[in-house]
Amino acid sequence: MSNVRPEGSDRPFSQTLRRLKDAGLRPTRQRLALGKLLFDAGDRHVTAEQLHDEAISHGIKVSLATVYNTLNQFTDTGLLREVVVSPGRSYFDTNIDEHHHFFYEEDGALKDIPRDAIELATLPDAPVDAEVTRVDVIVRLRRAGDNRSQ
Amino acid sequence: MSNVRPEGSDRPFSQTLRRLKDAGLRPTRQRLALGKLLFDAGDRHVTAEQLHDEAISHGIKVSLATVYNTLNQFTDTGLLREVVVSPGRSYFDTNIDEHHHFFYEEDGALKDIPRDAIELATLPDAPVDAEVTRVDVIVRLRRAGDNRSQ
DNA sequence: GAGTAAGTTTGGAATTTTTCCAAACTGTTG
DNA sequence: CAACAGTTTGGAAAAATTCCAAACTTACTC
Repeated sequence: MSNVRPEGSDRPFSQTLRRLKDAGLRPTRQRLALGKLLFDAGDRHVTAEQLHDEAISHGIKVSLATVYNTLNQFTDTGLLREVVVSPGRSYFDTNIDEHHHFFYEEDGALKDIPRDAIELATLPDAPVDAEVTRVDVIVRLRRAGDNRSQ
Repeated sequence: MSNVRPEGSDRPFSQTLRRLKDAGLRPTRQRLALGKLLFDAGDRHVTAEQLHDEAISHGIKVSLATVYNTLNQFTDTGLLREVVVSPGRSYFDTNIDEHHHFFYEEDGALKDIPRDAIELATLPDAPVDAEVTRVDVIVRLRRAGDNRSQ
């Protein structure tokens, strides 16, 4: 993070604009705004609902349907990564490098684990008819002193 | 699995009965029937909907609500383990030993990976305020020759 | 820059999965 | 077998996500 041109200053959308171009997505007003929220703040884990609330509270006029569309398109084009840890809720991760996650079961919080902090010494061979697309390690946590069963 | 009394023969519910007793759950007709479907067939991964369909087609009269209740109670009491791999769908695994999963992204199929087939050489320290409850490794697969993005 | 085709956005309805609820029912205990 | 607690049930409700057709933007062309 020792860039000459700091993010989010005079050229507020240049970073997102480039990403959208590279992904072959039209830089519309809502995609630029959502992309800015997502990518200008470092590594983030958001749900559609959260991002929508955030956009609204920033005065960005965007529907929830568009937030869903956008998150899915960003995921399909590799700008985001979907993390599945909790039934009935999808998280989208702005960190698309290989890495893993801590998951706090009580409140659903996610925390990145850097790639190097987990070393998989042995991996099973993929079944003959398939190839591995990704290996996810999820370390589930309970806050100390919290004894609830779920 | 070298038992003298084979499963599912003359004493059809004895295995499930014992499990329910140990878990402190009343052996009701529907819990016995669902338990039998779940536990008499070796390692299984089912959704609530699947198990309900299966029960109905076996002539067991049980509501979907009860299937959900039962799966959740079995999970809470450690008879089952919930596996989260796919947004908007919960799988329940009859194998409660430490192990991991292959996940076929196309059709949502799950396959056990035995505990020893994956060796985690390095694990990050849990954050100071929390303790690890479980480490899940999910190896996501795409069937060879299948080039769909999702 | 105006015209146009293709791509996007939108609100609302629809879908899917899961939970909730109050009434009816069943298992257990004495 | 009475009585209480625990279970089951169908239907309604909730929560997350997708679908849809109409309105709106963007990118292209001249």
